[in-house]
Amino acid sequence: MAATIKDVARACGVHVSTVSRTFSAPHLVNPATRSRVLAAADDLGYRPNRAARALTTGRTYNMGLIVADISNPFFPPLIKAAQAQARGRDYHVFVADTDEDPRVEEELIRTLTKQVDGVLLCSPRLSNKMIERLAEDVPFVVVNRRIKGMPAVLMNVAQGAKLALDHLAGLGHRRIALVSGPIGSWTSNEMQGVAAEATGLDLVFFGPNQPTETGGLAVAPEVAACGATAVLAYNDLVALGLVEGLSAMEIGVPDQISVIGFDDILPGRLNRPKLTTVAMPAVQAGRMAVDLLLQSGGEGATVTLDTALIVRESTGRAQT
Amino acid sequence: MAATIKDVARACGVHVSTVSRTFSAPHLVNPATRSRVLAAADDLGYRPNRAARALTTGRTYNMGLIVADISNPFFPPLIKAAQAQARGRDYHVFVADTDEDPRVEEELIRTLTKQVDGVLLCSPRLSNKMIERLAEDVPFVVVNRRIKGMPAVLMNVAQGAKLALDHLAGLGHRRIALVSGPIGSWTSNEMQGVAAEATGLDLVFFGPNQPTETGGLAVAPEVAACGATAVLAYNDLVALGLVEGLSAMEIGVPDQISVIGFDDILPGRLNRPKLTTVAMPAVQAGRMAVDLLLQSGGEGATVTLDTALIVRESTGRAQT
DNA sequence: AAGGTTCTTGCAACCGGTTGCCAAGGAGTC
DNA sequence: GACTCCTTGGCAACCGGTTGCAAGAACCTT
Repeated sequence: MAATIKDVARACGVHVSTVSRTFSAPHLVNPATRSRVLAAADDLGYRPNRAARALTTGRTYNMGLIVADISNPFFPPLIKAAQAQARGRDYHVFVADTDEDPRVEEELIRTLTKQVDGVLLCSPRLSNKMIERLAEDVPFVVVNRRIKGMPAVLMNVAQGAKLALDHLAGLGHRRIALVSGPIGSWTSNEMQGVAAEATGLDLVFFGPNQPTETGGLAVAPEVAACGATAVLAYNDLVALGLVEGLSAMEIGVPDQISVIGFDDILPGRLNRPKLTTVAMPAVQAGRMAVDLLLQSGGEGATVTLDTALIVRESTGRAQT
Repeated sequence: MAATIKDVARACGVHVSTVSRTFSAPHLVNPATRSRVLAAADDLGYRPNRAARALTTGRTYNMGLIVADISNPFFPPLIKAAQAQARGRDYHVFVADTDEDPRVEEELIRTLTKQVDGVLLCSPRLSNKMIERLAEDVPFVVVNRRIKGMPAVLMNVAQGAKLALDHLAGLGHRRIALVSGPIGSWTSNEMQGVAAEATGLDLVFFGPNQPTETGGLAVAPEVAACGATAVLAYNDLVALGLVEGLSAMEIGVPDQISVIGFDDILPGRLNRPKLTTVAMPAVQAGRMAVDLLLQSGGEGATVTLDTALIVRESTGRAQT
């Protein structure tokens, strides 16, 4: 069906190697011949088979991007940025979703291994040990996780958390609830780290929680009962769940309790009150991850990107 | 680096073809030999190279899934469903985003062509003619678009629109605004079709509009001025924009104007008032698209999936 | 025990390209 | 006009598997 290199060679009476070189090393073939080949190729609708090429060259010009959950609005901007960046480097990005299941994640990586030149692992659910083992077969760049000797793109959650706490403190809040996410998640750990260093604040810790709206909804009553006047939530989904749960209890946000999330996702911007949040540099992260992978010479280079506080309507002065 | 079929063959003193058969046609090899091969393979960490295999078999066990915009909350559930369904059939799905750009879309398809057994095209931006041409090189299943002779998964927008209009009529609404999306979009056309058939209702048409929250926000004043007591919006994002715009004008939803969207995306569920909407069967669509592609024998089979009205808080009795 | 089956395995060509090596031919030099 | 040097393009091996064919071994039949 589709034209192969042989068809082109036959069509213009040259050897296949000449056709091959026309595409992969044009300077080695006579301009006249080259244009003849190109014309024939165009005529037959020939396009080099990347998979076949990869077999000999070892480079697929593809990369994999594995995320735990595409539905999480945090990921799409990162994915788009990575794809755009890769396209500019003549690479293609294949995205796959693991459904938060480590087994699926492993299987996916194994399948991808031979079909890509590297894999971008976003918020992986696998153990460090497993990741290190898989890294023997294919280069990785890890996003949102620190693994010894492996290139990583990190978001400065600690700094963002600090911004958020300072903002709340400036509004007069003293007793603040910290609603974390799943056990062992990078963000949760970072948040706790900051909490440990915070002085002059009275922090109450809740967790672990599901990293979704449901998680926030479920923990709302406890948060309301603890006497905090502000909440710092694991992410925007949790924050939105909290707002909803608190409203259901007739507790106004921000009048009675202030709420801050992380990520800056779309629903947070649409919600009322509009959510105050710590914006994650997802777009930059996507770009950086691609760059790190391609310049892989950098070995275990780690990039940490700063976050930014976006003040909207869900935070206000502490009630006195 | 990674073990190949040859390494395994050498390790247990058989020919490569025997190793190959151990994996692709186990019944043709002696059980004793087979277990020896499997042991050696396991020992060396051997995994068949899918790309190389595809070269001779012509089957990659991969499929492509192309969407216009991953950020649109409508797509992720569809994507997840497709991936899950494919996984069950021992297939993998590579997702790519075109950024709404037809040129990127074409390029992506061309690249994918040789690396997948088929492509799922969701809400494509390419012309029918171009799609038909590309279909010569790789099987397609189109989602949300009808193209002669090509397998398609459609959502019954007309039926959903009818449900919505009936719901509104039942609440006493007579004058209803129809806020459409981009020109030529499948959903917009279907909506208009239903509108043309609606009797006893006074429909006011607004469009084309951007299919986003901004589009809804922008058209809100006109809608408010036209005297309608209810609005049927192109999708949930537009509906959310409308709600926001109307609120800004001190027009209450649903007290003064009822609003219905399409899609049933997450932000609509989180918003207050919670959005009444026509739910699209995105999960089923993802599954069906995969099935259609795999049983491609079905040629131009077209599946139409029903939609469902989800009544929440943004619709109420018409004010009298 | 001869002849016929069925199993098992090796051989070699092939999938669609890439690339090192080499020879032919043209241009340039003296 | 003979001798380099460079350009050009063919040859063939190779990437990692698959598969039709055939030969040898083991098993069955009568």
